[in-house]
Amino acid sequence: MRIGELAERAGVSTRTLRYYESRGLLPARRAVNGYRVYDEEDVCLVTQIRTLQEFGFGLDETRPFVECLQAGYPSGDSCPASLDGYRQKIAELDALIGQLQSVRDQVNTQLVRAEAELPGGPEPRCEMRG
Amino acid sequence: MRIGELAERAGVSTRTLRYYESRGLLPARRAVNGYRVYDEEDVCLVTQIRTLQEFGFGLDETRPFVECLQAGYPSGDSCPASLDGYRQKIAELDALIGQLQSVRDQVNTQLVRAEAELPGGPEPRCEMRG
DNA sequence: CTAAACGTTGACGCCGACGCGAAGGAAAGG
DNA sequence: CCTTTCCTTCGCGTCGGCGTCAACGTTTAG
Repeated sequence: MRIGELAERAGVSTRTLRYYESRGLLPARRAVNGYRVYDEEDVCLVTQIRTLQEFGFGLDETRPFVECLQAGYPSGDSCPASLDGYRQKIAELDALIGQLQSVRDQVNTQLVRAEAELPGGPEPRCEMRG
Repeated sequence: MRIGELAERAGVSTRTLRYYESRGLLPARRAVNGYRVYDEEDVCLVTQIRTLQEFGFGLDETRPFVECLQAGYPSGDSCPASLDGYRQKIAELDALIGQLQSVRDQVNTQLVRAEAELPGGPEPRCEMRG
C-alpha cells in the first residue's frame, strides 16, 4: 500500500501522513523507487492518532499509544503508559473545564451588573472595575 | 503621558500598546517629536481590554467595549453592543464547556474499558475501536 | 508517445498576540 | 560632550498541524 491509498483509507491527506512521519510517528518502509510503503497495521495506527486528536491530544501525546501498537499490542491503549495518557488528559480537561466555568460565571456576573446599570444614570466615569 | 508610563500603569508592555494601536484599538495623539501621547482614559481603555482578554475575548471582540469607552460612556459595558458581546461569549463558553465535557466522558469511557481489558488475554489485534 | 495520475523533497503561509532585536532619533542629567 | 533612558519604525520568531505550491521523478492507461 502506498501513501495515497493509506490516506484514503485512513481519511487523512498525504501531507498529514508525511507530517506524521517527520514527527517520528508512522515510520515507513521504502520501495526501490523511493515510494513509501505501508501495511494494514498502519491504517490502525493512523486511525488511533486521529481519534486521539479528536480528543484534543497533541501529536506528542499520542506517542505512547502509537508505540504500544508498534510493539504489537492489540490496541493502542493496551499499555500502562497509554492509560496514564488517558488519565492525564482527563485531568487536563477537568482543569480546563473548571477554569472555563469560572470565567463563564465571571462574565455572567459582569453581564448582570451591566444590565442593571444600563437603565440608571451616568454613573462614575472610567472606573476600574476590571 | 507617554507610552512607557501608560505601559507601566496598565501593566502591559510597550510592544503590546503599539500592537493594539496597529489593530485599530487605542489610537494615540502624537507629540511634535513623534512620541505617542496618552491620557487617563487610555489607562481605563487598556485595562478594559486586558480584563476581557483574561475572559478569553479576542482583540476584535473587545472592540465594542473600547468604542463604548471612547464614546464617553462611564464604562466599556455601558452600551448594548457590549452586552451582546458578553452574551455571545457566554454562549461560546457554554458550547465549549459542553464539548469538553463530552470529550472528557468519552476519554473516561476509553480509560475504563482499557483498564478492564488490560488484565485479560491478547484480544483481537488492531481493532478499529476509535 | 504522451498525458494523467501518482510519488518525492523543500519551503512558505496561516492563525493570535505579542517577544525580541536592530538601527536610529530625542530628551535629560552630570 | 557623554551616557543613559526613552522613544521611533521595521521585521523576524513563536506554537501546531497541517494547506498549498514548486519543481521534479515514476508509473500506468490509452
